[in-house]
Amino acid sequence: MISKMKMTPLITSAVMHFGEMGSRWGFNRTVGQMLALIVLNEEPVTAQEIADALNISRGNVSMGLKELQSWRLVKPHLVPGERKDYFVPAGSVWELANRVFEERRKREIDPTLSLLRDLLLDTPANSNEAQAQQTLSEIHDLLESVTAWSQELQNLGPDKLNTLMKLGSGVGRMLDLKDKLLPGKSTVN
Amino acid sequence: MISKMKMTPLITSAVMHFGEMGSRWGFNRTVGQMLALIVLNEEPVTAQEIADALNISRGNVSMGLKELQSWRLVKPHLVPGERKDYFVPAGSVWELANRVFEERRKREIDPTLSLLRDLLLDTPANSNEAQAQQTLSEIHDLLESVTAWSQELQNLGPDKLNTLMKLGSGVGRMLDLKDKLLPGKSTVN
DNA sequence: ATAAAGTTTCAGTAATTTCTGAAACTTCAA
DNA sequence: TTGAAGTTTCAGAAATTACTGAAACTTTAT
Repeated sequence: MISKMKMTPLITSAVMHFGEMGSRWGFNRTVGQMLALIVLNEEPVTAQEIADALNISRGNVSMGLKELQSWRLVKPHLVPGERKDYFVPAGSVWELANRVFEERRKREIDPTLSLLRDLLLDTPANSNEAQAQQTLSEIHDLLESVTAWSQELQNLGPDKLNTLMKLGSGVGRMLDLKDKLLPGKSTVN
Repeated sequence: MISKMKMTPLITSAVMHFGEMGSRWGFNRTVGQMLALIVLNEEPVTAQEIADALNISRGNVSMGLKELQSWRLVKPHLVPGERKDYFVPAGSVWELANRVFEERRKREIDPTLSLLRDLLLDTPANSNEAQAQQTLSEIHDLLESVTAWSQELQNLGPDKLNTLMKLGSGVGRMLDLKDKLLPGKSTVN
């Protein structure tokens, strides 16, 4: 049976673009295309439909789905009387974006933080190395702040985070007022 | 003349690691190594020293330096009586991190925003497409918010941004108080 | 138990990305 | 104006990453 999926020009452009961007976002072309396809289809799609629509091998689709699941971007959708697996997005657009962000932080920052912690334990062998260690420690502190903050933002939840983002330049004004409002919290490092 | 540069084990580990992470951060292995080398050396380094220290071809170094300059992460350092170019970091660790962030936003978000704007101008051909367009518009709005916000954060400047990051869970409390403080700003979307 | 309908794995191949090295170019001192 | 000391460019080679397709595997209906 031929795929039910409709690849209109609009959807095709979007899928192709997500493919192009895929590698910049942390996955490869076909994985990006697959994600777009699943997200843009209201109905759940099967692996075979994806292979047909994108003209790629069944094996490739299987690996791509595995990866998308490891990123928690798509999930299987069990259909009662059916044998095959259907796939759907693993949440709202907002949730998916969050997962990508979080997953990338894990892959891009955590390993470096861990290495830096180790390197900072060594005793510098000479002044050159002492200076390098100083720089590494600045990098470490920066990455640690970013990590802690991103955690903090996650904890806020979608609604508050949205409020914060929509605040715009109000953020600056709020910070000016902050000391009066939360006197218990010191600002100094 | 042999390179003056000292590749101690500590610096070597850091350089190697930055090489490994390079591709995840948006550039390739040798470019990542070069960046680390330049950032971790207090003295300015020459292209030839980089080639020697990393054991890569002179041509590769030239291209890598060009890329690092296009990211505004390193800059030439003119030494009066000298013919050759020396290179130094183009700012503090904080500034460099900002530039990487900003540059990546440009490469990873802007092209998609631009495509989405175009796609949203089309009239949907059927209900399926209308639904897809709805999703695309959610993605568009999200990316636009992120872009605007990142701009906002840049405008805050290093000190306020640091204050904000160090605020931790205080951010949540501040948002609770927000309406009383800035009554002019509506929260509704 | 069997076989039909589906999925996963993985060795080999294809495509892409990165790197080399030699030639072309630039700059400056004599 | 020549040549020495340096840089850049880019075609092809090497390395890496992604994809295919066939075989192995799983699940379920009969």
